[in-house]
Amino acid sequence: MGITMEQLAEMFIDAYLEDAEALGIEKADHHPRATHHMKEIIQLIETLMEKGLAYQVEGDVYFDTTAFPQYGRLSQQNLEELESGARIEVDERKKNSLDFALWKGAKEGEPSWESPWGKGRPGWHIECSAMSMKYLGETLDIHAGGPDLVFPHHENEAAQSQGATGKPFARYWMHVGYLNIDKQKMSKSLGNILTVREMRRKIDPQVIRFFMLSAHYRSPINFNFELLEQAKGGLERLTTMLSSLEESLERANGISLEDRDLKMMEAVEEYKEKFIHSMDDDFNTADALAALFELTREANIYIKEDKINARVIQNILKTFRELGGVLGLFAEQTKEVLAPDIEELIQKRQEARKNKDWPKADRIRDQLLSDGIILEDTPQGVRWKRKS
RNA sequence: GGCGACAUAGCCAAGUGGUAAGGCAGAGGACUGCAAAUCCUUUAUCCCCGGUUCAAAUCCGGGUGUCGCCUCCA
Repeated sequence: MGITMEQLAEMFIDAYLEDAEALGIEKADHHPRATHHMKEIIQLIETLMEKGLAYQVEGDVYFDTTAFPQYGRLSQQNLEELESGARIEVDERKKNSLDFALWKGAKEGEPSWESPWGKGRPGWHIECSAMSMKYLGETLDIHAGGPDLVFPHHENEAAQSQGATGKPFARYWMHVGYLNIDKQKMSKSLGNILTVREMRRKIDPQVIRFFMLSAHYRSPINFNFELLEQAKGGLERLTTMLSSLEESLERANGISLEDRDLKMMEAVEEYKEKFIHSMDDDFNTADALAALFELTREANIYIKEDKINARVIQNILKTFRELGGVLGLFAEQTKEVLAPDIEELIQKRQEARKNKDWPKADRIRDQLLSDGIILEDTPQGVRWKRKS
């Protein structure tokens, strides 16, 4: 490709960060790279060797799984029953087939780094231990990952880390469900791959987020465009309510709160608590979302009446944005200003309607629709939104 | 073969002992010039069989089905 290994890595890191940002995923405090942490990695391996948990074979270093009694506990694997060599060839030089590489001696032409065991590269688990402990401490609060990583990766990570520090590596392990395509794991070998890059060209990233949140994180979620359409419908219901509320502010008044207002305030509090309770319960986002839908219904009923209070409306909006913010939804958007010619058309239609010239009014409405503008005639006047 | 997860309405999905949230779609109604949005009403032998219990979607046993993991992908 005519570029260096570093440049290639850089390209993919940038692409990843761009996609993550589009989905509203916040950057981590640190995005460390294994190649910048050789010192820490080597130190960790040395510690394991000093403790008798690792041994050297020629230029390689292996973790001795029999020296670490808890090995296999995280993944609840019966070590005797593991199908040896199911996926890869067993290295005959290892003491036990389960032992895994901490350091691999370099073969001719491979990228390599200096180490006490000669030129080589880290084994594929050790960098996670070295870097996460460097930045987050010896015990992590939460370690998350895909279920396919439980064994061997997380098992190995935990063994290395706990072996070295004598402390638990993670307080909680959170393993998410797969994002499946046609009920099967998305994987390169199956070829059923959808990239975020591709998706976000076709679908509003907010819809993707909402879709993911509609099921519990531990459940596998099946992906297809029909389900995404369903999600879109649901999300629209919520966002429509928000814009209705914002519009209603213009006609809202009243300083003193009457019974109806107070009831609405109470409802807001009630659903907020329900939301928080659901999230506290192992991030039950589907249940939390239900609270938002119920609040939405209450809010829609509230603004149906003529007498509405601005403080109440503001409170609903504030609460909704606050809770939505937890999920990365409903960020406040600047109100789009329509082009003058479109405004003019809307005015013309209003006149036509006043004169009960329905064919003309409908013609203008259809024309705007084909331009992607949806008109809605509400009791409080006409309003528009973009077709999504 | 070993280990594990899951099975709830047409679709998605929450609910881990007290009699089925919520959303999408559909049907009927209200509102509307008509729509849209919104509101109201409406849709479930909780995979099957057996057991425990006053009470089971939830607990136990046995099936069936789907999916995942099984040692240098990280």
